[in-house]
Amino acid sequence: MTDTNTETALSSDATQVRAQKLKLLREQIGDVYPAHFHRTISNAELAEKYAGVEPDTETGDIVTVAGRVYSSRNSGMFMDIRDAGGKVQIFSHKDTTPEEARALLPMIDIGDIIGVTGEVRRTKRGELTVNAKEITMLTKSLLPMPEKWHGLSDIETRYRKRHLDIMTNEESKLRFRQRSKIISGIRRFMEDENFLEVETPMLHSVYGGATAEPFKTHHNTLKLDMYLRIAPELFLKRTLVSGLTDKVFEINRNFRNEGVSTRHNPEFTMMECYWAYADYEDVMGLVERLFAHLAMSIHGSTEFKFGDKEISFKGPFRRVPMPEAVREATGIDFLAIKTDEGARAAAEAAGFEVEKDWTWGECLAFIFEEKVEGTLIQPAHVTHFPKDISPFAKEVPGEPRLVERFETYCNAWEIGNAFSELNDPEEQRRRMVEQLEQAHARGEKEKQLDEEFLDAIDQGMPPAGGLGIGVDRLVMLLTDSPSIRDVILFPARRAKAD
RNA sequence: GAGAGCGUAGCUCAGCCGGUAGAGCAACUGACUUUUAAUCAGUAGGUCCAGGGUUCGAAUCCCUGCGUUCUCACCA
Repeated sequence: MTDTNTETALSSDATQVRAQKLKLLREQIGDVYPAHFHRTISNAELAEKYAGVEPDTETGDIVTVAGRVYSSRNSGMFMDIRDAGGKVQIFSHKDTTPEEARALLPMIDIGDIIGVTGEVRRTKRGELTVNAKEITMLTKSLLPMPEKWHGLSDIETRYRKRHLDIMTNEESKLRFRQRSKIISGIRRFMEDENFLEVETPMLHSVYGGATAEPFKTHHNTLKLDMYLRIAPELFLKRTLVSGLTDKVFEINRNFRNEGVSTRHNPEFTMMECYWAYADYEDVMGLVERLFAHLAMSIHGSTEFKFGDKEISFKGPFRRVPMPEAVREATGIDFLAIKTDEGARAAAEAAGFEVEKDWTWGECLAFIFEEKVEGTLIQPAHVTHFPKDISPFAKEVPGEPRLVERFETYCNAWEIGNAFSELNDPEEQRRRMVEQLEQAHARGEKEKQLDEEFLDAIDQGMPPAGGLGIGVDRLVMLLTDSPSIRDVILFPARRAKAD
């Protein structure tokens, strides 16, 4: 290929063409990525301001708009450009657009970002349009855009190249905007309930507050092995001890070094709160108000659809003690069973395979998960959990095997987990030691007792209700998303080896 | 961690009873100049995920690996 050819006939490979055009533009106009460009109006504002303009009307108003080129018709005479909020049509006609501006048209590809100054009008066909007087290349794109009609649908690429997903799929853009709205909605709701937001450490030298495998890291100058937190619980309780506030919350990431699935990402967002002088029943009401508030802000109603299911976030939610839920589902009355052996025997008699060291509570929780969890489509608070799987919850008066704990389920997913928080220092230490022994027995050698937390509890924590909400799952529910990866901008992926 | 499916042009997909690849969009050349997935004519574009095997011949059949999706397991 000769030099003349490169100048007159471009390669037909899309990326090469763009690189060649970039080179030509740099020679012809200099800066193709200018630092300074100021539009006078956004596309959404433009659409709103001129909503009342009739078709085939010129306004005489001169504006400067900007956006990415999404489509081009009649050899660039018509282009649609979009910014984050909306689109506007650009019209470049030989009668109305100066030669200098029109000369840029062949250099503009779909995907480029341009700025345009000109008169606002509405075309005969009703399209809000800017008649270009000046066109400025703001960003030359070197890669082709996904196809305009089908968009980007390959699921892997949508996760790996999220910018393309959002660029070409409106519903994806909407979903992440809704996520943002949900999180700010949670924050606003909690603040309106007079909760104070705090930030507690993400790097823990002792991990705790949940049963989970942590990510391990190391601080060099402190010469300290550290863990990415699996839960903020213990620090939030220490905050409650301090008296900084009687109502504290945190919205932040937790990290768990466990399997990934459509409902699990290694890092996920939790909202945890602790409410002094309240108990788990107060917290149930809080959850119901929060859920209804969020559904209203996203759907304008407490009723909405998830897939083909009709979900109602209208409180109060169904409240059912775990032993009762299991009795309804299987006929096994755990409250009438007095021993671990009895529980295992009853479970086996009903056809469940149980480990021979399982306790009464473990058998109960197992059967609940097997038989009940999957049926909880409408939001429900499952209460009265077994104590042996609940190291931070107060006993139910008169039933020492159960605790004042509930989990909120919806669409068969656990969304929330709450207790009347244990604040008896001796009982707390006993239970944590017991949990530690179990962890060590499972081979978790690094698990330690959090003495700083226990010291704070010794100081005296007010009675309190505590709550954790899995924010990603809540977002999934409210945005009709079947996979957690649909609601996390950049979900965890294996490294692509290519 | 186990099982099932998928991996073909930049994107969306066909081809898969083995005979070495095709469409639409995007791109390029040109026509057209008030379009709306613009239209029309033409052109170019592919180590068919990677490696190995069977075969005269593999995108197609078999094995291994990688990635991915789903289901299950652990968990939220």
